Amino acid sequence: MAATLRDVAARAGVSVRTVSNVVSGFPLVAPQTRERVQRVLDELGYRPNAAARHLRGGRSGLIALVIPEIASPYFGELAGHLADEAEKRGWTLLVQQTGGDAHRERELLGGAGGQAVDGLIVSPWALSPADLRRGPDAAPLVLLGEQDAGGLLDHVAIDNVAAAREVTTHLIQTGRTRIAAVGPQPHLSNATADRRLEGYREALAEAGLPGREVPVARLHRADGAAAMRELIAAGAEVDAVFCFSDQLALGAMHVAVQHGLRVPADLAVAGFDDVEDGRYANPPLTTVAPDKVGIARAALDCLDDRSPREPARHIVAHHLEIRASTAADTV
Amino acid sequence: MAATLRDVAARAGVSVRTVSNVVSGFPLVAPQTRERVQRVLDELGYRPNAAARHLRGGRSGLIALVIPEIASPYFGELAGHLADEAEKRGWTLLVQQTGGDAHRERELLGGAGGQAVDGLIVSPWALSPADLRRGPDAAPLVLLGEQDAGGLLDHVAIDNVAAAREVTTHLIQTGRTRIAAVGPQPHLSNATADRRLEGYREALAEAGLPGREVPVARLHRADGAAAMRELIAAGAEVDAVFCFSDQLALGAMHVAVQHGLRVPADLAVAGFDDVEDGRYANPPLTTVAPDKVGIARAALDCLDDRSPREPARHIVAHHLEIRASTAADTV
DNA sequence: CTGAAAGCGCTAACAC
DNA sequence: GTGTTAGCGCTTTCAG
Repeated sequence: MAATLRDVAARAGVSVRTVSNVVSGFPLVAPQTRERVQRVLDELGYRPNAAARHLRGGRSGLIALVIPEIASPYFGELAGHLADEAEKRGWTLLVQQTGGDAHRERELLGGAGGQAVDGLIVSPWALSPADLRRGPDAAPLVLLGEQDAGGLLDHVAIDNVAAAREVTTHLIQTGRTRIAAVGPQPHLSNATADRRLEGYREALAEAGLPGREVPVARLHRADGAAAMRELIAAGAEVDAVFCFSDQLALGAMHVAVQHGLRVPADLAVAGFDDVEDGRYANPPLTTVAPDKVGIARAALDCLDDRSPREPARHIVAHHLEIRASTAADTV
Repeated sequence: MAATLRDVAARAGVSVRTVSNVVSGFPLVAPQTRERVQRVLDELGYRPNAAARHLRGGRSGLIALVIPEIASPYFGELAGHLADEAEKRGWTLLVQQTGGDAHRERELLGGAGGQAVDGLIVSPWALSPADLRRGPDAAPLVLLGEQDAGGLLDHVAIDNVAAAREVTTHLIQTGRTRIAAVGPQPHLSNATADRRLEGYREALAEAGLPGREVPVARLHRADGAAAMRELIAAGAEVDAVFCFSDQLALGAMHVAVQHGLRVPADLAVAGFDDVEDGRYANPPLTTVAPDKVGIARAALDCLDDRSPREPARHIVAHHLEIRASTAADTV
């Protein structure tokens, strides 16, 4: 059996109160008592019981990460940073996958898998703003990405409009004139995709160029591959594709290369997220690099900050990472 | 405030005992009582308090996944399957990253982040078998990969020797004669890498071919890239590389292509793990595909099975996934 | 079939 | 500075 406060108290000849004081670093303990108790603590290998602490009214030490899927490289990298950052703040990260299913997203927002959590970090896919409304004593929640939640909730995102504009402008500057966008999700109220589409359109309008938009069902490599096949099959004369995720871009690039297109000579490909795969792709992928550590920190800052305040929109830095997949047309 | 059993009991005019019976599906409750209680339960939106349940002596509903890093595609995919499978069994998955640090691995084996967990799924990197010894009342633990734990612990792995032999034999059959192995970790007691090396050596010996072994520090793309640069710089005349992970292979292939080598014409590249990146790489990567869902299930089966029994070694299926990166020499 | 009550391990209000 | 104790919400033994 694991040692309890009582065991330690009995062995050290003090009361549980004193042991509790020592464990929690309460200052009013005589130095020699503290030392004696500490020795017994070590001897018995005392570990506080998280369930009891939590039951007593404290925090559970758990943060839930609610995302479509952990296997996606972007979420994997983000989860890594979140887990590191959470640990620094004494939290442990719990992973809950929604598979992008609205029903399951709703379910997990309520009670995350039966676990009482101190906070939720949610990247919704299919939920509408109305679904995101929270009860009065629900755990604090922070959204990842733009959600148009009408300012009702904290969220952390990069400036997607600006980022998309930068990518598109970059493609234009390297001499591309027929630039397709792969990634709109018109069937979902997915504000992140909407913002990226907005930036893309702005840049094209500014340059007086026509656009071509290829919607996708999900953001996987397979969807990017399908989109590229569609473009090729339709005989679309595009000389660049801007994909709303690196996964889409890698899928698209794969199909393009298989079809004998040279990237970037015949077709420039740009992505979004700066996941590691892109860096080592052949050719390496131009992409928007969000400050992922910044996102992780900002999200946890929101959960840490329990002070009553208006929900805030945290904009995290990003930059354009230019690699060979969009090198200038002229070889 | 969330509703408690007492609230429900008071409102339904019964005792907490009866409410508890209804909640936990205890059979001996009069149908009409059950119905009345259920109505109040729904009305009040009762959710059992996990901390209290756990404190009372039950399970915490938490499983810890202890891995080097969740951002690695292999662990990301595996974590996805584990999370799905865990959920089916009423568990929630907790992610704990070790960064491959022995000290941290040891720490997490003891008490996973202060949380009491019902089980641990551990992929050790730097720990020796001795470190893995468990106390009598520690949570059940299952190891991923081969660990030479001397049969002291449950572990789940594929047959790494056979798999490595198959890859190497395949390379030989496609006409390669100077096949390097990228991935041994002689400085670690990492039995998984040892087994793969063993299979590689066996296949070469059988064919009477010489080998070349390039050790690596980690299994990342960057390490594979470094290994490839080393081979090229050394003027090594290799016509194939077998990498002990897809990440290594993708890094190696990247550098090879950058250096003007044609894959597979000049150099065949094979990996291990069958992560999605490899499928969409240019060219697509030949790899060993472990049954990841099978691994997830087997690991959770071990944790589910609390019956006293000898630790078991669970071998999960794998197959060789042949793709373009190792197509025959003759074009 | 249902009620009363003990107690899981901890924190903190209240004594002294 | 330290001891005593109530009680967090739940399950479960013991009575009825």
